[in-house]
Amino acid sequence: MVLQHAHPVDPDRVARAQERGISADDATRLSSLLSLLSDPVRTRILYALDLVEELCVGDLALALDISEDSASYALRLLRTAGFVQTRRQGRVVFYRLADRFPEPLLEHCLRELISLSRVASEEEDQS
Amino acid sequence: MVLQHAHPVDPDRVARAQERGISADDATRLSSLLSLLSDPVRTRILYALDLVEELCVGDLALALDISEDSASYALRLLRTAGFVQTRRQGRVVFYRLADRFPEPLLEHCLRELISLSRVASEEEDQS
DNA sequence: CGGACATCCGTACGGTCGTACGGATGTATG
DNA sequence: CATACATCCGTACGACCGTACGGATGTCCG
Repeated sequence: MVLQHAHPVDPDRVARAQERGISADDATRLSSLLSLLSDPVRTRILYALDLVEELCVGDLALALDISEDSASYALRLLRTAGFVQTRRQGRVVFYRLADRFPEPLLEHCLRELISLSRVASEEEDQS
Repeated sequence: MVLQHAHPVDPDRVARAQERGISADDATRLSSLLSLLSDPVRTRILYALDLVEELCVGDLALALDISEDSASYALRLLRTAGFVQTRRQGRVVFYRLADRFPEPLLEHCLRELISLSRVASEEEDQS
């Protein structure tokens, strides 16, 4: 009985993938980061803040046509993650992108991925 | 009664955010795209396939120490989205990154975001 | 042709996430 | 000090996603 396929079909590649692949920990961390961007409300908020520097919760809800609850909840997560900073002026809280964090990289990702997602949806339409 | 804050606190910025902001449709499309990357199994699979060109389901499960069910399910989603291609050889199905699709960009995002997520977790540890 | 095998598929379950609602906090106005 | 207001928070509900299990499909071997 000649086994055409043993347990590892390609042991060499399996070994390489094990060695240089992403660890489960890193992958989990990366996933939580990407999860924060995988929400329409949050991406629109980040994009809007990138455009106009700073906005308060109510204006943000107005500009994006979402409920204030929704905006507040999204901002809470973004704030906890360190993506946005706050500035109080009276009873109003203004949000802006955090200085220390991913502005340039995430902007590139956002901008490029938007056009990419458009291309992807067009290809789906064709097929 | 002088209103300190009317409904739009900063009408100019609200208008700009409305005009140039991301539409709800684009944001939804972008979110579905990012959702595909927001899973540890899927990112590790994409990364592994980028490393070693192609792998079959069983070897992939072996290399990443996950169940074959998990690998198969992840590959199904990636295949539906057009991220990976398949090649049959006998009873074995080999998967590789799709030619027509986001290899360069997603690789950059993946690589850079991995180190970024490490930095982020270190900052969390400090605080 | 029959058994073994790699992979896929349908279903059901548990956990997680976003939303909506009510109330709480703190601030400015008169 | 009392009212109005912007925002936050805790809770509960509904929807979606990933996993696990059983079975189906197609392929190779003898």
